[in-house]
Amino acid sequence: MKADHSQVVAELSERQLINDKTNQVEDHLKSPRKVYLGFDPTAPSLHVGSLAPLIMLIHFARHGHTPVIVMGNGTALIGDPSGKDKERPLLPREQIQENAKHLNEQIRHLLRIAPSNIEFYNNSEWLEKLSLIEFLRDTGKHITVNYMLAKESVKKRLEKGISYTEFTYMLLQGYDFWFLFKNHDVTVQVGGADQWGNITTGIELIRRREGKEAHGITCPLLLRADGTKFGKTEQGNIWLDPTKTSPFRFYQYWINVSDSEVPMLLKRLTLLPLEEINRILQEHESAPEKRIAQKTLAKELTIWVHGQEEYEKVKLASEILFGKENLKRLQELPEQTLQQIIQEIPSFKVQIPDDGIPLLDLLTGRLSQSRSELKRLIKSGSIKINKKTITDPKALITKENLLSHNIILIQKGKKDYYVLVNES
RNA sequence: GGGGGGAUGCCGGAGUGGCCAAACGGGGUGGGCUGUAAACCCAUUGGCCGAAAGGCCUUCCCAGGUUCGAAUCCUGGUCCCCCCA
Repeated sequence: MKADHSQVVAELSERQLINDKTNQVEDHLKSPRKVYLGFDPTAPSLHVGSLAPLIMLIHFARHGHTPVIVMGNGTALIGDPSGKDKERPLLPREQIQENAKHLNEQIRHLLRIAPSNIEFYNNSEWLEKLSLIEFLRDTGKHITVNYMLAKESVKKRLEKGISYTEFTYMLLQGYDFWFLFKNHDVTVQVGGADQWGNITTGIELIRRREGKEAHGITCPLLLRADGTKFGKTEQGNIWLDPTKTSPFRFYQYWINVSDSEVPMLLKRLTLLPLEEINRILQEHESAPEKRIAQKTLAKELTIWVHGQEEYEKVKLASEILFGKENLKRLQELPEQTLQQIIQEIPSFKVQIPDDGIPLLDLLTGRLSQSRSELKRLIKSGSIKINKKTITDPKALITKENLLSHNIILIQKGKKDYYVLVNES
């Protein structure tokens, strides 16, 4: 633990993790503080976009501050307009509670690497009890509508429309901050860049009600070179929940990050010392085809999110599937290892008849529902059976094609692997 | 309250009676080059059959109608936008 607790700001800055910060936050952080990060349980899992604020919190912990997590069951009932271009439907209470349960577990797991105690709260504790009259007199009175209208999250919605409910959101989050300040000595709030308006509202509220200073820091949203959000693919978000995004796919997502994005991601999302990151980047540049930077990134993140054991498995699976003599190695793998690999990639149970089955029929309903599409894929040479391209949709697949362990390895394109397990 | 415009495939956006499963762009997918990168090039992108030529089925907000034939015309409905008051 570092002696100078305010060094965290310099470190975050060097790692490009600061989008906005309040003035004099460094001075404030010279003493150990409580730093809070909030999550609204609007989805059953976090996705990769939440990693940046979390790692920011971990940096704070490493510099001797105390992380505070607030689960926003109360605010999730209202809906945050930040970053949304239209009104959201209200979520049912049960769903919010269910989501919160999952997020809580996930966050505790991710924060296991933070070297300090962590405090957990749920804002439904205080928001549900809050009476409207009390709220309007003690909170609403301090913030002018003019101030609220000037916020980006509201301004963007003035054209399209924003309900009174969502308009009030920032005051609720501001109230959270005030409540935590008043009752739990929390003086700093962190979050993604889209939270800046909500954070400053809280700071303003604390200033008005208590006459005291509070602070905030936001990190930039993770964006790709083309301006789209990180972790969004055509197949959907990259989630942190292994049942929603398999560890294999998670690992592969980072392995496939482009060279231009790797330095930023290593700095922002891993805890590796900057000197080491620079060393890795140098090494990467001298032999980019080895993809050392991507491998490091994927390793660090997979271990963080899914654990060491899972990392070993997906790494092995990746090496075997993408390596050179993969088929031979695959054949020689011990049963247990093979089972581990199969777990990581999509697999289907099949029953291959004695007289075989045409390739097209074998794939229909598994790789795709559309026979036309599969036919196109086969004919264009994108389907490989046990690493061998087959271009005839009618080619018979028989038990002869089974590798050891009764499996057939199917490849669609260069990166999509599937395993068929024969059960006869 | 008055006047006008619009709703097309994943998205944007052409098409105003047959040549339209619908131009063009983006995105996706596949291939090439490479490093499981970027950029670039090519192909493909409603479903089904077919080796192919091609055929069949379901699509242009919804419901009816006119016509040999409709995304395109008519009637009714729903939703959206703009201007004036």
